[in-house]
Amino acid sequence: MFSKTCEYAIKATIFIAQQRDGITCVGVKEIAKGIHAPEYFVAKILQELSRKKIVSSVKGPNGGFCMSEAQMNKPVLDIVLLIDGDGLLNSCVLGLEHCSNINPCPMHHEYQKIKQSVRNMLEKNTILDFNNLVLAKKAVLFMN
Amino acid sequence: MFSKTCEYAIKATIFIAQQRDGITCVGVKEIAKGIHAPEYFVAKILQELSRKKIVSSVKGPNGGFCMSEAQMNKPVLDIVLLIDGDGLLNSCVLGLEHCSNINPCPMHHEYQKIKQSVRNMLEKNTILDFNNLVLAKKAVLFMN
DNA sequence: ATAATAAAAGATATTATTGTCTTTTATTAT
DNA sequence: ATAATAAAAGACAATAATATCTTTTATTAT
Ligand code: SF4
Ligand code: SF4
Repeated sequence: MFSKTCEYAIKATIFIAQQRDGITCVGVKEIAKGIHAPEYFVAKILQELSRKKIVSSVKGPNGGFCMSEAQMNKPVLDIVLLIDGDGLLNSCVLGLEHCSNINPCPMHHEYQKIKQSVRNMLEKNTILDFNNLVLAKKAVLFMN
Repeated sequence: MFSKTCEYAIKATIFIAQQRDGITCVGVKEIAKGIHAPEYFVAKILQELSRKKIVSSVKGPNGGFCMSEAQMNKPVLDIVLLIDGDGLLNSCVLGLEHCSNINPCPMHHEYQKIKQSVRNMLEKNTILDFNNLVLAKKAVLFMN
């Protein structure tokens, strides 16, 4: 479904969102541990997310990554689009060059609904929404 | 969603199913052209599908690949499970080590429904079903 | 000012996926 | 029997995804 990169990106932002004040920073090392992902790899991903203003970053002592209210309230779709592109939402399940209702692939009608509900899920749920589940201990970001 | 290998596998079987008699063989070259996929690659895939009895193969002149009634009537899920494994159906969207209702990932509840409808689509639709759409010119296997 | 800190940037390594080519084996028509 | 055909098998190549390491730059506490 998602690339590893994208999975880590989603989990990292959900993790960062635990600092609700929008000011307190959390470092890569801590993030990587908190989501059970390779440190240097998430560092790279966070760089990208920072460039694209999905998260904010601060260098130096007490630095790290943080998110503003506005950033937390973005739909998870934003991250997916940024990292994996719109393939999941707009390209053919069977890899046809373009999607079209006129000449669709055999799975078209069956798949349309699924594609719609994936879009819906990613659009209506914000990073904060998912973080709320974690804070309420109704969900986890890693397993032992 | 699916790997390229799996996409080709699905399209190849749908293409082979066009020979409805279950006897007439169609060669790799023709299949590859019919689904716009790299010839040697689909050859490899068909080898695997043949080993696992998803299709039948005949060597020598007039040889190639064919499918019996029983084979055509298998759900597309069989191919997906064979090629991509059960990851799509059974593993966590966010890559948690195991899926569990007790300690789910934050997207669990949202994703469960989608996973279910993917399974449903792949279970209830047979290769023949999709091929019928192609024969009826309601769907295509490639584009120009 | 200086040293410590932590991200940014760049380079490199590893692995998995995708794609191609060559040789071998089985089948069939002649 | 023989030659032609086509898949099976094995080896190889190219690319993309994932992961790691090193150097540089910005920030801050001292
Ligand atoms: S299913 Fe239809 S919409 Fe979906 S991908 Fe294939 S052609 Fe495109
Ligand atoms: S969502 Fe739930 S079921 Fe789906 S994957 Fe994550 S933990 Fe597993």
